Parts: sequence; C-alpha cells; structure tokens
Amino acid sequence: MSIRALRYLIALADCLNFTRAAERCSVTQSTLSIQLRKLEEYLGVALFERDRAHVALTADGEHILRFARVAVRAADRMVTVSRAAQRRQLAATEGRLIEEINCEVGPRG
Amino acid sequence: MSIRALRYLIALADCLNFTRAAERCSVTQSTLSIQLRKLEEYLGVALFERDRAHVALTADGEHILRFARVAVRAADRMVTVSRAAQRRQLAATEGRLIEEINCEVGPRG
DNA sequence: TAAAAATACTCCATAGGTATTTTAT
DNA sequence: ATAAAATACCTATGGAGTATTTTTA
Repeated sequence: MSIRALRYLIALADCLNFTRAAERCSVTQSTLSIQLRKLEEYLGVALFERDRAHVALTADGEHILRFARVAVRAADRMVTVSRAAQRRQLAATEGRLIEEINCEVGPRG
Repeated sequence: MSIRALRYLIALADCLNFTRAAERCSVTQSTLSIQLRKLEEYLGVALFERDRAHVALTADGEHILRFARVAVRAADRMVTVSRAAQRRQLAATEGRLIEEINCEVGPRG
C-alpha cells in the first residue's frame, strides 16, 4: 500500500469524480481508476459505489478514509520535518564556515 | 513513499541492526539497506549514523520516526477495519440467504 | 449523443533477490 | 578472520501513459 494510493482515495472522496480527482493528483483518469480498484482489491472492500454515473463513498469507505487521511498527514509531516532539518543542517554548515573564516582572518576584521 | 519503507525504518530503529531488521521484515539485508538509503535520499536527511559498525538513529531520525509510526499504525488500522467490514458483509449475506430460504420453505419448518 | 468510467496495451521505474565486495573489529 | 553493511547485477512486478471501449443520463 502506497501513500500515493491513499492520496487518490482522498482526492476521489473529495471530488466524487474520477476525472477531476485524477487532475488534482496530476495523473490520468485511467491511472486513478486502476489504482483505486487495486486498493479496493487489496483491502477486500468496496470503497465507492459507482452505480449509474454518480460516485459515492460507501459506509466502509468513509470509515477507512479517516485512517487514510491520518496516514497521509503523517507522511506529509515526515517531509516537512525533513525539510526543516535540511535547513538547520545548512545553517549549521554555514555557521561553521564563517567561524573557520574568522579563525583565519581573525575576528572582527 | 511506501508504507513498506516506513516499516523498514521502524524495524531498523527497533533492532539497530540491518540484518535482524531485514529478518523481521522478511526481506534480505540488501533490500533493507537499499530501501533505507532511498528513503534517506527522498527525505534529504540522514536517518541513521552508520559509523564504525554500530547503527544509531540521528536526532532528525528520531523526530521523523514518530510520524512514520503514526502513518504505519493508520495504514494497519485501514486493514483491520477492512477485515471487519468483510466479516460484516459476509454475515449480512448469510443472513439474507437464510431469509430467502425461510421464505421458500416457510418460517419455522 | 456526450460525458465519464473501465479496459487493453505498452513502457519504464523500482522493489526484491543472489552473489560479491568492502569495512571495521 | 569474521560479521555486518554496501554494491553490482538481474528479474519481475506494478505504476503510468495513450488509445479505445463501454455505459448511462
């Protein structure tokens, strides 16, 4: 199960339309359709009802969706925390560089 | 980012040993090694220090690990919720079947 | 008939395995 | 010398795209 597939689930739950959900995820409609079917197969549960041209979450789908949102948010936090860590590291490296330069040139000019 | 990779991260954080962590995940050591490196590349952050034969979480790694645990737990809940839904569906189907049979045969024999 | 979802097919990226090499004790 | 991690190489799976077909309002 990939985080990406969970994003597809969330997008479709928000849009209730495969084509628009796919656009939001920057993939084609067929990709989203296939990946969603695979997710349903993997879980063994129908997440959406696709009866007569309108898409709707099933009761199980709503329940499962909540956890999908949690997982995606946690994954996103991993990325933002990492970016912050990168910035800290960069700042630390810069700080050390400046110190080294100061050592050679002498502090305050 | 896959949930699987997050499981590798968690296993390595628990075992602090690539070989044992790989065993726990039922993959080879090389798989876990490569996938962890890829996760670090993706996040742009060193999660573990591998200096002189002992493996240790970095400070950033510890921070990120927390969110990985949340994501994995949420994903696991999706699976357990799905299994419960399957059981409910099965029971409902059985119930309907029995009703149908009763209709044909007549209730109470 | 027009719009939306599903399917067929092809291609490429990547996860995983085996075997080997490196490294540090 | 041994144990553990990294690397090289290969294979297979699966994600994504385009084009097409089905379906329903």
